[in-house]
Amino acid sequence: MVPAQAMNPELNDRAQYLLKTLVERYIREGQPVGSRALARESGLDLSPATVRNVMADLEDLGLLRSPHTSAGRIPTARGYRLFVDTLLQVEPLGLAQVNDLEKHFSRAQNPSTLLETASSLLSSITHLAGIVMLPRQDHATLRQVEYLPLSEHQVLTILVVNDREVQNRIIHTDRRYTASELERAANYINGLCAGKDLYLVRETLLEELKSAREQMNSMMIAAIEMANKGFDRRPPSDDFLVAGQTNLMEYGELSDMEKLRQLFEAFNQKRDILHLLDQSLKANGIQIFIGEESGYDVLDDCSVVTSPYEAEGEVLGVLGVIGPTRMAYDRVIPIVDLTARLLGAALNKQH
Amino acid sequence: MVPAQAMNPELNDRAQYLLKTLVERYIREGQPVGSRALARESGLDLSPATVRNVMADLEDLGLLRSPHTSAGRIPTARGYRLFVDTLLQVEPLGLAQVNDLEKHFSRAQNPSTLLETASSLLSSITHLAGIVMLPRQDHATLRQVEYLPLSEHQVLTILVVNDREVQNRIIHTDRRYTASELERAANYINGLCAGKDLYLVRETLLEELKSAREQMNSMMIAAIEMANKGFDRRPPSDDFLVAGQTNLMEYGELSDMEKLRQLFEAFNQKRDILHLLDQSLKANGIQIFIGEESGYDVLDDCSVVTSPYEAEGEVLGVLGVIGPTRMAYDRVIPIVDLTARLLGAALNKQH
DNA sequence: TTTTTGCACTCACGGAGGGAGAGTGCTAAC
DNA sequence: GTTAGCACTCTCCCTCCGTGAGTGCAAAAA
Repeated sequence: MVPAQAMNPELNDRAQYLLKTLVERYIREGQPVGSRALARESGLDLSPATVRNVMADLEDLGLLRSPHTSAGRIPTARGYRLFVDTLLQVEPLGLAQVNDLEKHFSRAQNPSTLLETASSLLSSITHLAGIVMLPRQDHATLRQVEYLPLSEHQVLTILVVNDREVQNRIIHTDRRYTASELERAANYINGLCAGKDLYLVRETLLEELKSAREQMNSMMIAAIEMANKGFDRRPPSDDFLVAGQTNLMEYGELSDMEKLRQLFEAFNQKRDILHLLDQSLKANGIQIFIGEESGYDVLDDCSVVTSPYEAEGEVLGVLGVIGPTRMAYDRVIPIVDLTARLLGAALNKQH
Repeated sequence: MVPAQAMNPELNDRAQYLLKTLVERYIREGQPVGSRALARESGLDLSPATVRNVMADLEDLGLLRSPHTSAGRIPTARGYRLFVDTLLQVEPLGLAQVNDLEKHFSRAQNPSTLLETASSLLSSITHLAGIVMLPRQDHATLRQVEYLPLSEHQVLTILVVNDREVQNRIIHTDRRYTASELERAANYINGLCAGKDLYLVRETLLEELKSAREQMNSMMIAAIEMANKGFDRRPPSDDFLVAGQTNLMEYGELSDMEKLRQLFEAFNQKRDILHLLDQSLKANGIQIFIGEESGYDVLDDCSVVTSPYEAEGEVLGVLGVIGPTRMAYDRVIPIVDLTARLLGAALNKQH
């Protein structure tokens, strides 16, 4: 976003280059990096002492920290942030890998296996946890509705949406409806709304309700009000898939049992993770939350890389990965990006 | 099953009593129990040396083992087995607790929330992982079927079952069917099968197919063959719910990260756990697998306590808990038992 | 024969001590 | 601005050792 120079006027090219080298090495090795090793690895013809001075500066700027007095240094969240924003060079994916991914997607039968494919691919390729938010249904196309009487005050609503998905929910009514009443209502709604997307359906029903009220047609009013309940707006997305949670158990930096437990708990609770994913919905590309940046304590030692996915020009949801802050961003970013695009394309194809 | 005396002719009352005391103490404290402590705790007027002799005998019989030379002793799987089969006195549940559980079940709206309630209650009360196998649907009552054409060779089948559950699947056909053809087929099948259970539906269809073939009615043959695919027998149960997995992270004996990872992986894979639950389907009450008894390596340090649950006299599935072998069997067993009965009753009520 | 006493022995655990290695910060020279 | 030199500070790992808990065995007591 903001170029590094503006953020840190003091940060000259050499310091940036050393920071980059340090972060890369730390991501690779997982050990604090000392001045000696950094001097050697950087390829710059500098003595460790000089490198030490630079490192001290970087520490003052809050980009590095030392775990203890005489270990090397490791990046802070801010350090990673600068690295990711301005220093990182992303490794483009090989054609073979792209083809391989595409093949997996082409095997999927229906939208929900597509989503599962996406999350399990994310996790297996990156060795992190893969997450895929379920697509919002606002712009799904209604094909057909059906109503069945259940009991005194309950009606089962079945929506066929996007040609091959079936949603059902139970709605509560103020009075009993007979099967034939419900059938007539369904015919009426189908005639009116079939082929429209759910957002439009809601609008159509509201208009229809108004005109029914003007005509004082109480039959229709009741039918529409009932139908409306079946189409009530759901929260934009209230669920997501996770794959490869257990991958996270293999990273030393997350191996504190209590912290890990809380992290897994967060996956189960879903709330916090969903909030985070929600933020990425509006972003128009890869979004990265590093460590504390997410704002959730359980994710303090984690980074989250997300990308929205879209079909027919419409953002449907978000997918991404969760892993330790020390992850191979250069590999992960293009994978998340590509997976989002492939998932979108595959959803399109199944239109 | 086999009384202890028959199994271990050498095992006199005193030895049994000491074993019981030892297991109880080990379950309570989690520390290997030494001769001194056991002598005191047993209340018997014996010196530690005598107790040592008894413990040595129990070790020879494979009921106890010592983690190392000079720790106390802990039960083996066989030790727990003897304890559970012949020594354990189950603690009956308080009325308050029963009522409390019942209240939770009465709040559930539909079968699937009932199952979730059961698994989360199991886990929260026992502090273990709660599992509930999804009910088999063989004896679910068909209410209505519906067919929608999808594409050249695909038809979407929607089954409404048990009055409030909706199942849908895509079936592949040999030719294109028009909407009106499918509607006629649905009417025909509904007239024939609505109100029957799925098992009966399959039988009815087969008979109908035979008579259609005799009449050479190719229309009907095609319709029935298509319908049949929508009712194909599913594996008896191919899924289960888990709640409170993370509880298992708090037990020291399971805290080896690699083992724990494999255990969680087994929950994800589902296959092994399902096999185990399947075995309990035929049992007619509480079933307990202790440590290696389960036959699955990942469960070596775990015990599984299960009970089938039934409604309308029909076994629908299995529920239970998974936890460390060192669990409070006296508390867990009645809880699993009661939960199974309450779940069955609640499913009955929603008939 | 069963139980107890006495005793030597084993092992895990925890703290103390010490050397090695890695790395730092600071100062003074280049 | 950069480097060399140096004292210093950590962690890590090893060893040593005392303590406490618990064992097994043999001989004495019941």
